[in-house]
Parts: sequence; structure tokens; C-alpha cells
Amino acid sequence: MIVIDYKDKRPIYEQVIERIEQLILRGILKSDDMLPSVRSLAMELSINPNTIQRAYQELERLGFIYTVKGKGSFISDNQAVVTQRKEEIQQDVDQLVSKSVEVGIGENELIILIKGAFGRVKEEMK
Amino acid sequence: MIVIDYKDKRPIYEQVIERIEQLILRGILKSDDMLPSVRSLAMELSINPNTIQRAYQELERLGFIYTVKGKGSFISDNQAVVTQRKEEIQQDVDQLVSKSVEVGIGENELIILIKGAFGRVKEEMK
Amino acid sequence: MIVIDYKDKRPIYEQVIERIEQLILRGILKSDDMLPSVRSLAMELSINPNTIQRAYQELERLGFIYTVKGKGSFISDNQAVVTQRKEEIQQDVDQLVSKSVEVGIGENELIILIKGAFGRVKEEMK
Amino acid sequence: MIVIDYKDKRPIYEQVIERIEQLILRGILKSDDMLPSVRSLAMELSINPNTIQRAYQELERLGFIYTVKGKGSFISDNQAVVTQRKEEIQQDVDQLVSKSVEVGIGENELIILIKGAFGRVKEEMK
DNA sequence: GTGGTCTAGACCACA
DNA sequence: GTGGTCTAGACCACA
Repeated sequence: MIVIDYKDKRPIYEQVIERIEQLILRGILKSDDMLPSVRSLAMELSINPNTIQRAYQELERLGFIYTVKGKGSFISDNQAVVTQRKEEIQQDVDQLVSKSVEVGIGENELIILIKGAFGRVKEEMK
Repeated sequence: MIVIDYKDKRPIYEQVIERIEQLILRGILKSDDMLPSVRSLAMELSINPNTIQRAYQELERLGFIYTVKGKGSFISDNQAVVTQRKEEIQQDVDQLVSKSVEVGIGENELIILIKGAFGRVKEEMK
Repeated sequence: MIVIDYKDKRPIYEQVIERIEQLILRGILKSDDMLPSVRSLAMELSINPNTIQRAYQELERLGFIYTVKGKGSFISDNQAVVTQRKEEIQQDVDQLVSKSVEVGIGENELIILIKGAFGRVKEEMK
Repeated sequence: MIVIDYKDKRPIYEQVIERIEQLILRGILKSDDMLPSVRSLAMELSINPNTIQRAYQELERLGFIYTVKGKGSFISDNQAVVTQRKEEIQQDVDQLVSKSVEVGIGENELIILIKGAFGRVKEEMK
């Protein structure tokens, strides 16, 4: 389920986090589902256990998973990811608008770009 | 004109690049204007000349400035920055839309967020 | 495998880049092979790690290697080097022909020079 | 007659040398023609007299001009430039062939590229 | 004066 | 262990 792209510039632990968030978003991992153990996932992906450990710690800090000593790590609440992502999107929108204004792209022009991008996504889904 | 933010996580050389791009975008630096010399800017910002050197070399690679050995560095074409930024915006839009679709934000909802952000920008400018 | 020629006027980092490109071209370094670490290669060649670092970063920018933080640098695609070299050759040919025309060397005369050079290369290979 | 391109990466003195060589090759400057004085050319091009001085010294070293104290600098022999350029071309050909062999471009393929480039030059001249 | 390259060595994030 | 950034300072070519 989780794939590491070594040609991706981001650190591996970030990729692991994002992939797990995606699996939660898509409903593949649901509340109270158990995650693979640090060791088994590290083995499966052929990466250092420390890296998985770090990813899990970060996911716990974000409130997306919880850990029960001696039992393992579990998905805490799939809604939390949605909430956090929505906040990120709000920030992305603000940055995008600032950047657009800087180069003279106005509200209407940007909306056209947005509509175009949605059109493409819909095409792909067919 | 150029300010370094030590709380910013990005490397100093990247901040320098971005600040100079901004000065070009805003028309404060125009074609064939001479940039401060590597050494003088390093002194002014109290950072190492190598760091400025790296920023300038990157700006040259991007085509935003050109360098004449023994003379200095000069703004090459302020239009080049606009063009590159517009390409970045196109990419940002695509990413934003993908991310929105993932959490169930549709076209209309996203456009409302965009309009809101533009409204805020206009308020600030007043 | 990599040799620095201190009599060569070109900077060391450029020589390192070219040598690595050659090793890729000759198939000695293949896709996903790990390059020596910045530090170890620096030690081996008795040059500063920063200089190797610069060479590797340039190779990454050119798309010939990719880097995974904390893991190392790897050959990305040996075909990319061939493609880029072929573009260079096209440019070299154009320049050579312009230069030849300037001194009155025509098509047939230049082709004779080319054939002579190929003859010599074949001799060397025997 | 002489134009400096500040966006050219080569040092200014080299550009001056090349431009003068070109004027000789094209027969615009002929044997014993007087060159402009160091000072007047520096003024005309708005560059440092040291730079012109260096270019003239280099041209003298190459045997393309000669200097008479108190009189000025003169074209020595327009044939000398042709001879030197032909030697350069021989070297360029050797390098080009080596580079071609490295990427698997053979004699026939390279000749086709050469013919193509000559075709383009002829087109331009029409 | 200007930029370009390089050394020596430090500290950081990441695996 | 790995690469990434930065400092301090030297020496070079060029104008």
C-alpha cells in the first residue's frame, strides 16, 4: 500500500506520513484499524526502522493515530485528517492569491485556471 | 531592501533569491540595473559572501540576472520572472485542486475560498 | 576511477562532473548505482568535500543523478546523458560549420577532415 | 564595428579579440591597416582601457597585429588568422569525433549532421 | 574594484 | 553513516 519514491526530493519519513494520510482520507484505513508494526513496515519497505518510528511519532503528534503500549498503533479518527487538510488548503489558497496578485493575475483569471484544473481532474476520472 | 528572517526555515540563499525576485517583480530593480556586489551585500546583511554568491549564481541560472566578470551582476530581464512565476502558479493551482478533491471540496466551494482571499487582499491594500 | 588533472584549466568540480558523465556513458555506472559519498570521494581525491558537493549538485540539476538525504546519491538514468550529449554535438557541429565557412573550408573539405579523424580513432582502438 | 555583448559569458577582452579577428577574416581590416588607439577604442566601447590593452597584447602575441611605438597598432597579416583558425578547426574536429564516438554516433551519421548544417548555412546566405 | 573557485571546518536534518 | 548549509578566509582572473 505504501510506496517510497527515492527520486522524490522530500525526506522518506514525510512520504510515509503522506501515504498513510492518503490511505485514511480514501477510507482504506478506518478508525481503530491497526497499523503495521514499525519493524514489519520497515522490513517491507526496506528502510530504516528509525524512519518509520519518526513517521508514526509525527502522525501521533498530529492526532491521526494513537499508540497502545504493547499492542501497537491505531488510526484515531479519520475525520481529523480531513480537518487538517482543509486548514492547509485555506493557507494554500491565501498564498496562491498573494502570488497571483504579485504577477498581475486577477480574481477572474485565477478562477478560470481553477475551473480548467477541475475540468482536467474530471476528465482523468472518467 | 533585502531582509533575512532567521526564523524562516528556508536556507538564507533561498530567501535572498526570493527577495531579489520580488524587487524585480515590483519594478524596483529594472533591466540592466546593477545588483550590489557579492561582498557589499554580504557585509550589509552580515552574512558570508559565499552565501550571496550562491544566490546570485542561482539567479543567473534561472535567467533573471547576468554576470560580467570583473564588472558585477545585472538584472537581465524583468519579464522573465513574471513568466516563470506564472508557470509556478499553474502548478500550484493543479496541486491545490487535487488536494481539494481529496477532501471533498468541489469547484464552487474552492472558488468561494479564492474570492474570500481576494477580498482580504483588497482590504489590506486600502 | 576519477582522476583530477591539476594542469587542466577547468575548475575541479567541472572535471569531476565530466568524469562521472563518462563513467555513466561507458556503462560503468548504471541506473540506481550508488555514487561514493561526498566525504569519501573527497578523501580519495584529496580535495575539499564542498567541491564534490558542488559537482554532485550540478549532476543532480542536470538530471543525471538523484539524491536521497541521509542515504546518498544515485545514478538516475544513463540514457539522459546520451541525450544531452547528442544535443551538445548538434551545437558543436553548427559552430564548426560556421567557423569553417568563415575561413573558406567547404563541405567536402570538412568531410575529409572528419573522415581523417575517424580513421585515427579507429587506429587507436586497435 | 566592434560590439560588446555583456550577456556573453566570455570575458570582454576575448570578445574584442574575436571581433577583430572576424574583421580581418572578412577582409574589412587588411594588412598594414591601422587599428584605433587603445584609448579611443576604450572610449568608443565605454570599457576600461586595460581591457583593450590586454586584447591588443594578445593579438600581437598571436601575430595578428604589430605595434610601432609612438605610431600605433597595425594589422600584420590577414593570412595568419586564417592559418590559426584552420588549426583550431582541426582540433575541433578531433574533439567532435571523440565525443561522437562516445555516444555511438558513427562516421556516416556525423557526416549527415555536417551536411545538414551546411545546408542551413547556405539557406541563410540566400 | 568585480565575480569564481577552493580549502578547512562546523552544525544540522535525515536514515 | 548520509547530504545540505554556512562561516571564515584565501587566491585567481578580469576590468
